[in-house]
Amino acid sequence: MVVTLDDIASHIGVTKTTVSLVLNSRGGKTRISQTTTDRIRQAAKDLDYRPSFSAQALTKGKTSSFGFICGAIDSPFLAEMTALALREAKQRNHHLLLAATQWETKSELEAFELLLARGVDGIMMFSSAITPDSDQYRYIHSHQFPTVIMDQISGDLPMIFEDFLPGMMQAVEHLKDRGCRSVGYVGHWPASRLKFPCFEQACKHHNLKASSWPCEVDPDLILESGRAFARNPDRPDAVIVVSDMAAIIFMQGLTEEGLRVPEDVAVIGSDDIRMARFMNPPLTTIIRDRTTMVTQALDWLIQMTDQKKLLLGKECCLPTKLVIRKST
Amino acid sequence: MVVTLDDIASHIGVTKTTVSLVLNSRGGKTRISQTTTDRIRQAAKDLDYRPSFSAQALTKGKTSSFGFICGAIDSPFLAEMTALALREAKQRNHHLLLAATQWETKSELEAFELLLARGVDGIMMFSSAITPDSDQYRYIHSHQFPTVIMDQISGDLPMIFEDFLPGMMQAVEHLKDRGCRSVGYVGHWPASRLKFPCFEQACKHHNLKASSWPCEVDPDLILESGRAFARNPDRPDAVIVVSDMAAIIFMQGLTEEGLRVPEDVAVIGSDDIRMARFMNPPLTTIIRDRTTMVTQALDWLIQMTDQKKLLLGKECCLPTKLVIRKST
DNA sequence: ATGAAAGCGCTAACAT
DNA sequence: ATGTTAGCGCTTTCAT
Repeated sequence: MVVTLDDIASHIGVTKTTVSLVLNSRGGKTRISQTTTDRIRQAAKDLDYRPSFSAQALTKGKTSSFGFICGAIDSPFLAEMTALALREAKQRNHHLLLAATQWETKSELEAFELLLARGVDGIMMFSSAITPDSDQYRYIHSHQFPTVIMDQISGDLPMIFEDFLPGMMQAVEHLKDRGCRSVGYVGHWPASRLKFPCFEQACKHHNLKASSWPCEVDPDLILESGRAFARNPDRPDAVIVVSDMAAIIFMQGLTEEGLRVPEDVAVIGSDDIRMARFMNPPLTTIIRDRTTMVTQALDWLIQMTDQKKLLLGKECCLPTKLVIRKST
Repeated sequence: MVVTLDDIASHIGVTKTTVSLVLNSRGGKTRISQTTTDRIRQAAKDLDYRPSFSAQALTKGKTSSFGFICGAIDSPFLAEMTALALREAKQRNHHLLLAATQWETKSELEAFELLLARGVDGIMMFSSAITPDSDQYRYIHSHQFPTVIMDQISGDLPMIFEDFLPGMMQAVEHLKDRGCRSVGYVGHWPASRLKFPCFEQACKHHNLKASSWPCEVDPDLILESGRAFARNPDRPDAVIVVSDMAAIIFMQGLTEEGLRVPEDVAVIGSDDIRMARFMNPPLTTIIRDRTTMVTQALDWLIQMTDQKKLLLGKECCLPTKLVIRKST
């Protein structure tokens, strides 16, 4: 049924060693004669030989696959991130095993364990669930298990995150130029952990009145926040929202209450998801460098796998910037 | 470094068989004495034993993972589908290996090969790339390799798709009720293969003038189609669009040309992506039963894996229906 | 230029 | 109730 190295070997009268040698040397020169090489190649094709992944993984001691843990791959930003990661991983001859966790610490740790059990060679995770007092943290260190923390701060593990200050600075300055007097921050945690402080700092720097409008992750609740915001007479004349998706929903809340964007309230999102340009109105937003985030993570992962050693304390901080469209 | 069955066996003076027996019987009764069982369980915990995935896969002859091939996981509909599939697969103790193919036949077939090489136990694919004359088709049959075709028609392989007729019927009837005189279909191929004929049939049945407005997949081109449509004096007063995403962008094109939705043109999408409700205006759309699609596919895959036999000629056709919001 | 043999970590049929 | 033994399919020294 399933063709093995031995089948090929006995088919042409050599041993599986020889076959393995030939089939593993991609084009390069071998100790095996050209004649034998050709016959083996041909036989492999004729018999439709396919190496057993499990067997190779067992002998090689690795699976050439990484785990990718995030809160939800059906949010536009993470979906785009995931698509990118999938593509980049493939390009590096690796597979990605995905795990979505609904942003719950417990399930983030479970996902880590699950992926480990699946034999991944490393993990990149959008989560700060792995604290220094967790079993997983100890495991990572004692086994030097390749791990990269994305978009979060998490002990001394290799981290890739973003500096939202430049983006926020530009955003606030832009709002000021547009004549705004005060600006609100709309967002939920933990997604705002890195963004909110930059927002505050930017407002202070530009001398604009800052306020905070906490919301939930649930779309319906964000919509409700938008409406409530619209009804509030003390509302600022501009908002910066934690994500584009939330900004879009928030805008809809404003619209439903009869407000116009940007005339009544200017709205700025964050992420620059693909559809932001096609919204009504097109959304001004803070751009993040997804590509570098992903490629850097993969490259570190591969490097750590090769060296069998963690890049402890390593950090990569990416800049952000504003792109102006019609919502401001 | 890495703890094996032998380690824990020698640790407490038994053989790895005993250990394996104990560790594999999840709670159930074994032939092993309670005392030994307890000691083994304890030792496994103490030594932080983790079974080797590769070794288990090799002996068991399967990896408990399925491949999931689709055009792009960063389109909202497929992202939601993927998230769902990930969750449902996990619930069935399986992993999903994803592959995105940009809707290119060549890369769809490559993805199939790649996943095969990764040792998946079966594949579900949103593609009709596997034609009866392809190598993959032969492989599937000769190895009885579990495969399910999603959302497409493809020979005698097990297929799950949708009947868009009820949804289209309701959509057209609804437009007629709203006073529309003629309705256009906006969409690209192959996504329209199942939808367009139903659209035509529904228009004929309800005696509404039907027209076709082909577009591309690229968002910018869809936007342009929307604008061109708006400028065309002969345009119908309603459109049904191939997907919600396309509908949203198309609407934006109309808006940019000064048209109002639904007053000037009524717009109906398809998929009911999560954000459809939060658009401006909220999008009327044709609902599809993603959950059943995914669970049915997984259940078939598991069944085929167990029985080592394809469910040839099996088909599952799911109904669709209209949900009315503000864009009509 | 090729082969023999050991072993990766685990499962399972067959002893004892 | 526990152990022996033989693989699963492949890679990799170490011979020949």
